Amino acid sequence: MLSKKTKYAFHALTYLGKHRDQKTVLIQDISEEYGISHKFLENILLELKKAGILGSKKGKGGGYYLIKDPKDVPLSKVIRLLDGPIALLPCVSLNYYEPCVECKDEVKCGLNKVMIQVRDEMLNVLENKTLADILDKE
Amino acid sequence: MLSKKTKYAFHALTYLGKHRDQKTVLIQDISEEYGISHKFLENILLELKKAGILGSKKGKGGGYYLIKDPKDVPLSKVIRLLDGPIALLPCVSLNYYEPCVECKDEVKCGLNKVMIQVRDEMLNVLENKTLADILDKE
DNA sequence: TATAAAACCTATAAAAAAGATAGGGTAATT
DNA sequence: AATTACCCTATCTTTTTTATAGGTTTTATA
Repeated sequence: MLSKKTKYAFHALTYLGKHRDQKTVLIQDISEEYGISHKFLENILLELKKAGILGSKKGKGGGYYLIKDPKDVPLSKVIRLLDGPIALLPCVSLNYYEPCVECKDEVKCGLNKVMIQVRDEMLNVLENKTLADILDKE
Repeated sequence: MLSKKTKYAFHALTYLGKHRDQKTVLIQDISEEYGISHKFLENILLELKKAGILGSKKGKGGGYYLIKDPKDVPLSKVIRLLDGPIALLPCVSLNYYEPCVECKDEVKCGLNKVMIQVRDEMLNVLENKTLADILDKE
């Protein structure tokens, strides 16, 4: 399951996507819309900004706005950013690889082989579905 | 990512699958092979037994053994048993459904719609890959 | 230029979940 | 009868997640 952080990130991105006509959106608008703590959401939006998905403007009249085209924001990117690895095991993660301590030889591990296949099929979905798909269905 | 519990379950099932020629396998054999705490593994094997995947025999000469054909043990079954939902959001889980508290109307939620698609594609993989696939690669 | 509004930053606390351990009870086999 | 190993429950520890707190910087505008 996704963490709340990631789920909230998707909600926020959806909200920002739906309000691309206006220059900026306040954290508070989003936090009220979904009943998310202002401060908690703040951290999430900051991460999305650092990742280059959102832009922001400080001061009065400021707020956040989407700088990427929704079709260029794959689900995989948001999940990796807030939740970490998409792979089901550390030993098959592309971005967060770690060997399994209990595994003597990864090359001979059948679980490893199968999980690589699972990872690739999951990635195929999560890299091709984007924020645009979410917005299309709203 | 899968929990250690689920990963250990897959290891144990693999071990049992590889030793189907012998009547029973001791918990200790598995825990030593993978360096898993005996007691921790005990709980895992118990759950697998309750789920009808393993059988056991008490007393001297006892132990665990696989009662299902490996090709009839899909990854999804093991994951659901030890880790819970496969879906990325509670509101799209088939086996562990819960509404999202922040969601006013699930029917109008684009995130919900997309995550249903993601779930179906993930399930397609996890229900078709089985213990047999792991054993084949060992 | 003062003020208010808003994002930005860092640290920490609280809660929940995962991981691990303990100790015994019960049943079956030799 | 003793041994062996499954079975069960409870508790403790650690890690992760979730949430909060308090201050700093930037910007618009009156």
